[in-house]
Amino acid sequence: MSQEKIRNMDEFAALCGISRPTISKYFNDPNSVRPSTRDRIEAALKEYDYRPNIYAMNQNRRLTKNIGIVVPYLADPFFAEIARVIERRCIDAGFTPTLFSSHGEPGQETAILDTLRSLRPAGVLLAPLGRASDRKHIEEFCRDVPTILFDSNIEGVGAAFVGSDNFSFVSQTVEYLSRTGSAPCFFEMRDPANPNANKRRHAYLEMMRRLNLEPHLIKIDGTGWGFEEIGRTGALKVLKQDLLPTDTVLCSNDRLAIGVLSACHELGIRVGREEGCTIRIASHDDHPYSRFTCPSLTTAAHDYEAVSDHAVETLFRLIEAGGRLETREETLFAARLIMRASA
Amino acid sequence: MSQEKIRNMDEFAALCGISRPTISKYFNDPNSVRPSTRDRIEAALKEYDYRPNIYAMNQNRRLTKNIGIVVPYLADPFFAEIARVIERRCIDAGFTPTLFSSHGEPGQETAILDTLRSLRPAGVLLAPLGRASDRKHIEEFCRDVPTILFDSNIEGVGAAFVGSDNFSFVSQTVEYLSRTGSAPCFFEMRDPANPNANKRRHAYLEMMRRLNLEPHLIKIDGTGWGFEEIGRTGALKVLKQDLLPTDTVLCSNDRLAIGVLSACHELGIRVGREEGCTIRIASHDDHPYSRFTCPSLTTAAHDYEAVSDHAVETLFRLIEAGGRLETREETLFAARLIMRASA
DNA sequence: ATATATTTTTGACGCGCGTAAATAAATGGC
DNA sequence: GCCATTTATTTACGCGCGTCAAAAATATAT
Repeated sequence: MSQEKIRNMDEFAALCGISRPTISKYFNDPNSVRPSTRDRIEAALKEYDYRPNIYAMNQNRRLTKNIGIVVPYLADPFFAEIARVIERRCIDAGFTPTLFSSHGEPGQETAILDTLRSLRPAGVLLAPLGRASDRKHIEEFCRDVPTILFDSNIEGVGAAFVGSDNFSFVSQTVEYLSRTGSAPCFFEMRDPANPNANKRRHAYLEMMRRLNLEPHLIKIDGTGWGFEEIGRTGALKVLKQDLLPTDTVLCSNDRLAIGVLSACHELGIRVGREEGCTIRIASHDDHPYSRFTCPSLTTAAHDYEAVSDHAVETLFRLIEAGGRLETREETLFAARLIMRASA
Repeated sequence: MSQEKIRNMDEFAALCGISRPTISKYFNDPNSVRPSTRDRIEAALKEYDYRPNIYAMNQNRRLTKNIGIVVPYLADPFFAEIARVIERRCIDAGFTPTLFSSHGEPGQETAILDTLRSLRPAGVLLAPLGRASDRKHIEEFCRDVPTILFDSNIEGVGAAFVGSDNFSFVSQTVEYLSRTGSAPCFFEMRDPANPNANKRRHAYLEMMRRLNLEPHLIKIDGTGWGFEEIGRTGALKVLKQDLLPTDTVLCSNDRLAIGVLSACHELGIRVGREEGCTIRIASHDDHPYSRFTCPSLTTAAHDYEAVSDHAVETLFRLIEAGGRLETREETLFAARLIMRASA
């Protein structure tokens, strides 16, 4: 590696003995230049370690290679994991993804979208906060920037939605639980921030109706994204007052369930389907930690890979199509029941 | 809000009735223009919703307002949380932070640094992978870009290091455990990826020497960043073979401890300091989930706020000083013992 | 060898803004 | 109302690269 620092493409082109426009062409698509030319450029690249200035590149390109990824809450390992997979897919496809977290705050979400505008991304993968989102602001953003929604849908907004089929989650857990023991009650937040929660409640009610069982909704108080703590305090209250209508609790999501497990432990209530256990707990999402809870959590798993892959692929199609799809697509992936010790 | 789309600063300046250089000055520092001028600009800003093109701005500025934040593993809520705090501080100071995760892979880490170069950041906050990091590559990067290391130190690399005082963590847990029960053994990975782990082991040995107690190291196999699973399988092995020298286990970090708790539960071993419990488990970090484990985890907590604040403040000083500090500073913050149910 | 298709080079322009120097205008104190 | 000071404007140039059209060079087919 030579010591000399190359300042710009002109200097690099001169060192290659190739014209600058050809170098420019190479960087936009190495396969667009003749193999012999490509070899000469790549040899020089090893020698001098030059990289074109991103800002100058993106300024003039009609379309950047940027992709924005927005998740509602990165401190939730579920979103951290799905963001990781999506990031990798984008990099492999030659894009430069940038990851943002709304940190559970609608203000942050709109601020991120504003920032994203000036990044001039080719496309955006957005998992909205949900109910708290500023719908109008997101709608406006989607009009200007090709955007795929994932995880949490906003009807009619964005070019497509990719997520999980909430009915598939709940139908499997309800069916399993009521087949192997008493029918579950449904444990959830009173005002869930995420629209998936509402869909899961409806799915629960529908499933109980089909099975001819009496539904029980347990709605607990709490706001924000500290679901474990909300689940814990809510469960403590319910359990202490002995308000549980059945010995089987189906939580809306794993993070709530982690809180419920914690409350049960505090109160000395044994959870599981073994002998000596007085309560069964199950849930949805297959959160990365749910296999390490005590007891390990029976849950319905997202098809992470399928959701990530399909969201990214749809975005690429959208970008290639110039930012518009004929119709707004909605794709839902089925869940997989994961039987562990808690139910 | 008017409908007309403004294409560039010239158009916006014309609509304001103010010259473009003055507008440019305003965007670089709103306080650098006369209040009456500022008001006119801001009135027009509301009217027309113009934002300068980031790429054109950064291209010519000697110093961008970009800050890079790199953490080793974003799916770990510990890093997600610290990244969140740091991000906020940067935004409040008028910078544009960009968050990257090395995803536990050295290749990713070097790739991120390469990407960061072309972002021309004013400064970078880097939490290296640790032992697996490509030291030379990071060193070279730090020569070109003002960088503060945090969480995990690499001797002599970067302008400063900000982290937690591992001795403070371990001395408190060891002191507490041996005062309230039998002395702890130390549970850790055989080849820890993170240098903090080594410091913690040394601190344990030193503390046991001072207290005149016999140390026991339990080294378990496993590589990568799936610490919970590594802790779980390691603990299962140790517990099944009854290799535990004491009834008190001090884990190197909370994620390992979560795995150990999981193993204990599987084997029907009751953990805690209550009657009927046969083992105590404590740990270090105060991982966001450690209060929801069953039982809740006694641990030593990082001073998240102090570490984040000091890291960011040091970076700002570094940037203002033109990228060089007189001497390489190393700042360590003490831990706080959090007594919960597990020990 | 010649004609045709493909690739590269040349030269030129523009992107949107930073920045510097010189000039003009506004402000503030007396 | 005058002068010194601060602030704004004008003018001009440059950043590093994308992109286009026309000309030149090269590769491929006949």
